Amino acid sequence: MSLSGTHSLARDNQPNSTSSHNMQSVTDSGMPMHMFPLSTVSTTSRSKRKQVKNACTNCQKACKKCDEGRPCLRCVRYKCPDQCVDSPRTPRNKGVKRGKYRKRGDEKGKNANVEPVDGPFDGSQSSSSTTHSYHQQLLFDPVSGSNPPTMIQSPPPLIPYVAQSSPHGQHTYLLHSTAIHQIPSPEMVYQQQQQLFDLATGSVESYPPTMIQIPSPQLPYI
DNA sequence: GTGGTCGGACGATCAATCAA
DNA sequence: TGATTGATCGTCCGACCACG
Repeated sequence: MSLSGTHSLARDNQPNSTSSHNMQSVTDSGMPMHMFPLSTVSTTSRSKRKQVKNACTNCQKACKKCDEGRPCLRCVRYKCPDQCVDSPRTPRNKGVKRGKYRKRGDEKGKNANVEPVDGPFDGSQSSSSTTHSYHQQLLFDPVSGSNPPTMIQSPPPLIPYVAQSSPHGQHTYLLHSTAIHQIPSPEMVYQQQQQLFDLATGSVESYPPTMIQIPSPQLPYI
Protein backbone atom coordinates (compact mmCIF):
# COMPACT_ATOMS: atom_id res chain seq x y z
CA MET A 1 0.00 0.00 0.00
CA SER A 2 1.16 3.43 -0.39
CA LEU A 3 -0.40 6.25 1.39
CA SER A 4 1.14 9.48 0.46
CA GLY A 5 1.65 12.33 2.78
CA THR A 6 4.23 13.19 5.31
CA HIS A 7 4.06 12.39 8.90
CA SER A 8 6.16 12.47 11.94
CA LEU A 9 5.55 9.03 13.24
CA ALA A 10 7.55 6.37 11.73
CA ARG A 11 10.09 4.88 14.01
CA ASP A 12 8.39 2.46 16.26
CA ASN A 13 8.41 -1.25 16.48
CA GLN A 14 10.83 -1.48 13.69
CA PRO A 15 12.33 -4.90 13.66
CA ASN A 16 16.02 -4.91 13.73
CA SER A 17 18.36 -7.11 11.91
CA THR A 18 21.19 -6.26 14.21
CA SER A 19 19.30 -7.56 17.17
CA SER A 20 20.42 -5.73 20.19
CA HIS A 21 18.70 -6.98 23.26
CA ASN A 22 15.79 -4.66 23.05
CA MET A 23 15.43 -4.29 19.38
CA GLN A 24 15.75 -7.66 17.97
CA SER A 25 13.61 -9.57 15.63
CA VAL A 26 9.93 -9.30 16.16
CA THR A 27 7.38 -11.98 15.85
CA ASP A 28 4.44 -11.87 13.56
CA SER A 29 2.26 -10.68 16.30
CA GLY A 30 4.47 -7.77 16.91
CA MET A 31 6.06 -9.10 19.97
CA PRO A 32 9.78 -8.89 20.20
CA MET A 33 11.38 -12.27 20.32
CA HIS A 34 12.97 -11.61 23.64
CA MET A 35 9.52 -11.30 25.12
CA PHE A 36 8.76 -14.89 24.42
CA PRO A 37 9.06 -17.52 27.03
CA LEU A 38 12.33 -19.11 26.41
CA SER A 39 11.97 -22.36 24.68
CA THR A 40 8.32 -22.36 23.87
CA VAL A 41 8.85 -20.56 20.65
CA SER A 42 10.10 -22.56 17.84
CA THR A 43 12.26 -20.67 15.47
CA THR A 44 10.67 -22.50 12.61
CA SER A 45 7.02 -22.06 13.41
CA ARG A 46 5.47 -18.75 12.50
CA SER A 47 2.53 -17.65 14.52
CA LYS A 48 -0.27 -15.94 12.80
CA ARG A 49 -0.04 -12.23 12.60
CA LYS A 50 -2.72 -10.46 14.52
CA GLN A 51 -4.04 -7.21 13.19
CA VAL A 52 -6.08 -4.54 14.80
CA LYS A 53 -9.47 -3.96 13.31
CA ASN A 54 -8.80 -0.36 12.58
CA ALA A 55 -5.45 1.33 12.72
CA CYS A 56 -5.25 5.01 13.53
CA THR A 57 -4.47 7.44 10.77
CA ASN A 58 -0.90 7.94 11.91
CA CYS A 59 -0.08 4.27 12.00
CA GLN A 60 -1.85 3.74 8.75
CA LYS A 61 0.17 6.40 7.02
CA ALA A 62 3.37 5.03 8.39
CA CYS A 63 2.37 1.46 7.70
CA LYS A 64 3.16 0.65 11.27
CA LYS A 65 1.60 -1.47 13.89
CA CYS A 66 -1.25 0.13 15.73
CA ASP A 67 -3.32 -1.13 18.64
CA GLU A 68 -6.86 -1.00 19.82
CA GLY A 69 -6.32 1.66 22.42
CA ARG A 70 -6.91 5.31 21.68
CA PRO A 71 -4.57 6.96 21.72
CA CYS A 72 -2.49 4.09 20.53
CA LEU A 73 0.94 3.40 21.93
CA ARG A 74 2.63 4.80 18.93
CA CYS A 75 0.82 8.10 19.06
CA VAL A 76 1.55 8.36 22.75
CA ARG A 77 5.16 7.62 22.16
CA TYR A 78 5.38 10.35 19.59
CA LYS A 79 3.37 12.71 21.71
CA CYS A 80 0.45 13.27 19.45
CA PRO A 81 -2.37 11.40 21.19
CA ASP A 82 -4.83 14.01 20.04
CA GLN A 83 -4.20 12.96 16.46
CA CYS A 84 -4.90 9.34 17.15
CA VAL A 85 -8.18 8.67 15.41
CA ASP A 86 -9.47 5.70 13.52
CA SER A 87 -8.80 5.78 9.86
CA PRO A 88 -11.83 5.80 7.62
CA ARG A 89 -12.73 2.65 5.77
CA THR A 90 -14.04 2.45 2.30
CA PRO A 91 -17.17 0.43 1.73
CA ARG A 92 -16.91 -2.73 -0.31
CA ASN A 93 -18.15 -3.09 -3.77
CA LYS A 94 -21.30 -5.08 -4.15
CA GLY A 95 -22.56 -7.13 -7.03
CA VAL A 96 -19.19 -8.56 -7.97
CA LYS A 97 -19.79 -11.77 -9.89
CA ARG A 98 -17.88 -14.93 -9.19
CA GLY A 99 -17.14 -18.14 -10.96
CA LYS A 100 -17.89 -21.65 -9.83
CA TYR A 101 -16.76 -22.55 -6.40
CA ARG A 102 -14.24 -25.27 -5.82
CA LYS A 103 -14.29 -27.48 -2.80
CA ARG A 104 -11.24 -27.05 -0.71
CA GLY A 105 -11.04 -30.78 -0.17
CA ASP A 106 -10.86 -31.32 -3.90
CA GLU A 107 -7.49 -29.72 -4.12
CA LYS A 108 -4.97 -32.45 -4.23
CA GLY A 109 -2.14 -32.30 -1.82
CA LYS A 110 -3.99 -29.99 0.44
CA ASN A 111 -5.51 -30.73 3.75
CA ALA A 112 -9.04 -29.52 3.66
CA ASN A 113 -9.30 -29.91 7.37
CA VAL A 114 -6.12 -29.13 9.11
CA GLU A 115 -6.47 -30.23 12.63
CA PRO A 116 -4.90 -28.50 15.53
CA VAL A 117 -1.47 -29.85 16.03
CA ASP A 118 -1.23 -29.94 19.72
CA GLY A 119 -2.58 -28.35 22.78
CA PRO A 120 -6.11 -27.53 23.75
CA PHE A 121 -6.16 -24.10 22.19
CA ASP A 122 -4.75 -24.69 18.85
CA GLY A 123 -8.05 -24.74 17.09
CA SER A 124 -8.50 -21.11 17.80
CA GLN A 125 -6.22 -20.22 14.96
CA SER A 126 -9.16 -19.92 12.71
CA SER A 127 -9.60 -16.67 10.96
CA SER A 128 -12.62 -15.76 12.91
CA SER A 129 -11.06 -13.20 15.07
CA THR A 130 -13.59 -12.94 17.77
CA THR A 131 -12.35 -15.31 20.32
CA HIS A 132 -10.99 -16.05 23.51
CA SER A 133 -7.85 -18.03 23.39
CA TYR A 134 -6.50 -16.63 20.23
CA HIS A 135 -3.63 -14.82 21.82
CA GLN A 136 -2.90 -17.05 24.65
CA GLN A 137 0.47 -18.40 25.26
CA LEU A 138 1.79 -20.70 27.82
CA LEU A 139 4.43 -19.42 30.11
CA PHE A 140 5.68 -22.14 32.31
CA ASP A 141 4.81 -25.08 34.43
CA PRO A 142 5.11 -24.04 38.02
CA VAL A 143 5.39 -27.62 39.07
CA SER A 144 8.21 -28.77 36.94
CA GLY A 145 9.56 -25.38 36.15
CA SER A 146 9.58 -26.17 32.51
CA ASN A 147 7.47 -25.44 29.56
CA PRO A 148 5.22 -28.16 28.36
CA PRO A 149 6.17 -29.52 24.99
CA THR A 150 3.15 -28.50 23.07
CA MET A 151 2.33 -24.92 23.29
CA ILE A 152 0.95 -23.17 20.50
CA GLN A 153 -0.82 -19.94 20.59
CA SER A 154 0.41 -16.77 19.08
CA PRO A 155 1.51 -14.50 21.84
CA PRO A 156 -0.32 -11.40 22.88
CA PRO A 157 0.93 -8.43 21.00
CA LEU A 158 3.40 -6.20 22.74
CA ILE A 159 2.84 -7.71 26.11
CA PRO A 160 5.78 -9.06 27.98
CA TYR A 161 5.17 -12.08 30.02
CA VAL A 162 5.38 -12.26 33.73
CA ALA A 163 6.33 -15.45 35.39
CA GLN A 164 4.18 -16.33 38.32
CA SER A 165 3.53 -19.41 40.30
CA SER A 166 0.24 -21.07 39.97
CA PRO A 167 -2.19 -21.53 42.80
CA HIS A 168 -3.43 -24.69 41.21
CA GLY A 169 -0.59 -27.02 41.79
CA GLN A 170 0.22 -29.80 39.45
CA HIS A 171 -0.87 -29.74 35.84
CA THR A 172 -1.70 -26.11 35.97
CA TYR A 173 -0.06 -23.62 33.75
CA LEU A 174 -0.02 -19.92 33.76
CA LEU A 175 -1.23 -18.44 30.58
CA HIS A 176 -1.13 -15.10 29.04
CA SER A 177 -4.27 -13.66 27.72
CA THR A 178 -5.21 -10.80 25.59
CA ALA A 179 -4.19 -7.68 27.34
CA ILE A 180 -5.19 -4.12 27.03
CA HIS A 181 -2.78 -1.37 27.70
CA GLN A 182 -3.32 1.92 29.31
CA ILE A 183 -1.00 4.80 28.99
CA PRO A 184 -1.01 6.93 32.04
CA SER A 185 2.64 7.74 31.84
CA PRO A 186 5.61 7.47 29.55
CA GLU A 187 6.70 4.40 31.41
CA MET A 188 3.55 2.75 30.23
CA VAL A 189 1.52 0.37 32.20
CA TYR A 190 -0.04 -2.65 30.76
CA GLN A 191 -3.12 -4.15 32.11
CA GLN A 192 -2.98 -7.81 31.88
CA GLN A 193 -5.46 -10.46 32.53
CA GLN A 194 -4.22 -13.80 33.58
CA GLN A 195 -5.55 -17.16 32.80
CA LEU A 196 -4.74 -20.56 34.03
CA PHE A 197 -4.96 -23.62 31.94
CA ASP A 198 -5.48 -26.88 33.68
CA LEU A 199 -3.80 -29.58 31.73
CA ALA A 200 -5.77 -32.30 33.40
CA THR A 201 -9.19 -30.93 32.70
CA GLY A 202 -8.53 -28.66 29.80
CA SER A 203 -10.31 -25.88 31.57
CA VAL A 204 -9.21 -22.30 31.58
CA GLU A 205 -9.80 -19.94 34.42
CA SER A 206 -9.50 -16.22 34.26
CA TYR A 207 -8.16 -14.03 36.99
CA PRO A 208 -8.54 -10.33 37.51
CA PRO A 209 -6.25 -8.07 35.58
CA THR A 210 -3.07 -6.96 37.15
CA MET A 211 -1.03 -3.94 36.32
CA ILE A 212 2.58 -4.39 35.51
CA GLN A 213 5.14 -1.69 35.13
CA ILE A 214 7.51 -1.93 32.28
CA PRO A 215 10.78 -0.09 32.62
CA SER A 216 11.50 2.13 29.68
CA PRO A 217 14.50 0.22 28.40
CA GLN A 218 12.35 -2.84 28.02
CA LEU A 219 9.47 -1.28 26.30
CA PRO A 220 8.39 -3.62 23.61
CA TYR A 221 7.06 -0.77 21.65
CA ILE A 222 10.20 0.71 20.26
C1' DG B 1 22.42 5.12 15.31
C1' DT B 2 18.00 7.12 14.55
C1' DG B 3 14.16 8.17 11.87
C1' DG B 4 11.25 8.11 7.44
C1' DT B 5 9.33 5.67 3.42
C1' DC B 6 6.98 2.13 1.15
C1' DG B 7 6.53 -2.57 -1.50
C1' DG B 8 4.35 -6.42 -0.74
C1' DA B 9 2.89 -10.44 2.19
C1' DC B 10 -0.76 -11.74 4.58
C1' DG B 11 -4.72 -11.14 7.88
C1' DA B 12 -9.65 -9.69 8.21
C1' DT B 13 -13.94 -9.02 6.32
C1' DC B 14 -17.97 -9.95 3.87
C1' DA B 15 -20.82 -10.75 -0.38
C1' DA B 16 -21.59 -14.45 -3.66
C1' DT B 17 -22.40 -19.03 -4.05
C1' DC B 18 -23.33 -23.70 -2.56
C1' DA B 19 -25.49 -27.53 -0.17
C1' DA B 20 -28.62 -29.50 2.95
C1' DT C 1 -30.77 -20.78 5.70
C1' DG C 2 -26.37 -21.74 7.35
C1' DA C 3 -21.83 -22.89 5.60
C1' DT C 4 -18.30 -22.23 2.41
C1' DT C 5 -15.54 -19.82 -0.82
C1' DG C 6 -13.13 -16.22 -2.94
C1' DA C 7 -12.47 -11.22 -3.74
C1' DT C 8 -11.35 -7.17 -1.74
C1' DC C 9 -9.55 -4.14 1.54
C1' DG C 10 -6.52 -3.02 5.42
C1' DT C 11 -2.57 -3.83 8.38
C1' DC C 12 2.08 -3.81 9.14
C1' DC C 13 6.68 -6.49 8.37
C1' DG C 14 10.93 -5.69 6.92
C1' DA C 15 14.10 -3.70 3.75
C1' DC C 16 16.00 0.37 2.23
C1' DC C 17 17.39 5.11 2.39
C1' DA C 18 18.43 9.79 4.42
C1' DC C 19 20.20 12.42 7.90
C1' DG C 20 22.85 14.01 11.90
